[in-house]
Amino acid sequence: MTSQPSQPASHPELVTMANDIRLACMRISRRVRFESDQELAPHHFSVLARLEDAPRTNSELAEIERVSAPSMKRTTTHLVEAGYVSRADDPLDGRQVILSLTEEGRAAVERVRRHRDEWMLDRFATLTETELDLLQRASAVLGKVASK
Amino acid sequence: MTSQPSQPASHPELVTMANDIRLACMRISRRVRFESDQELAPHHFSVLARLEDAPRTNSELAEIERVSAPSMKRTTTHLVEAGYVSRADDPLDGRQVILSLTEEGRAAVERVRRHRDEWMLDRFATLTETELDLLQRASAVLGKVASK
DNA sequence: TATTGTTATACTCTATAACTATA
DNA sequence: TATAGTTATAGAGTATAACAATA
Repeated sequence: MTSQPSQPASHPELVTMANDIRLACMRISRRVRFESDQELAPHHFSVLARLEDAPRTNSELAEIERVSAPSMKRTTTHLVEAGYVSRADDPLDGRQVILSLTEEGRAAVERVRRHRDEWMLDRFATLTETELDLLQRASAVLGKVASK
Repeated sequence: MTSQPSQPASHPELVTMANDIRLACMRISRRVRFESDQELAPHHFSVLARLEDAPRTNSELAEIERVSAPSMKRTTTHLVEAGYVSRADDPLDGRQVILSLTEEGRAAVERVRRHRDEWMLDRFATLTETELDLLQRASAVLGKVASK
């Protein structure tokens, strides 16, 4: 026991819990992607989800997704050709190109997201009422762990 | 409410929870990998972790990891050259080559795993005692959701 | 002949460096 | 000259097809 109450790394049950929860999250994440990423490759879905919030330039997307500008260019070119993203010149700065989600792109994102949630709901169907209730209350805590 | 008690997809709060928990798991998973996969690429770590349980042939690893035999061959060749994996002819079947974890490989897996758990423990340090207790009890349920 | 491992070749996603156009 | 976008080229990981060795 150290003098810092908010540094609980020395508690063996916390180490066990860290491992258990990390493994569960990684397995759930892997299986969700495995079951649901048939329509859209992971890096394509990721970019479309970013454009859902607001239109972006290629450079902005590259920085957010932490890939190089040419890599993102390749991805966005593919998405434009697939009809999921549209390009528009910036009227204020002729160097920039604004990328936006098309209706088709928005629908594709929603389909993938619905598919992913359906997988989770299928898993929930194996739980008891008590387990569902516990998970419900722990949900916010898990969100806090995941948050920045 | 339908006639099937184990098909709760029509409950709106379950749909919300499915989305919340899925997102939290995917974010945690992504951040764990982003923070911890500096030493070993994901597909390298994955193969080493499989060899931790038992020695395997290249074909077995390819099937487990769902990649082609030539792809796995490339990965295992790299791991052998890095000193993490050793090759041995099968005395019973001259066609087969048995791949095993070296001590160095075992140590690398443990380092990555410890690093990943440390990230989780850092996040736990932001939680209250009540939240930690709730997470502790929900841990087994999450494991059940993640299980096959 | 069937199976295991390997090599040959190609495609995709990633990167860095160089080039073009606009500010 | 600085910045956004783009093009050129290369490296890593994946795949399928073909080949070699063993059962």
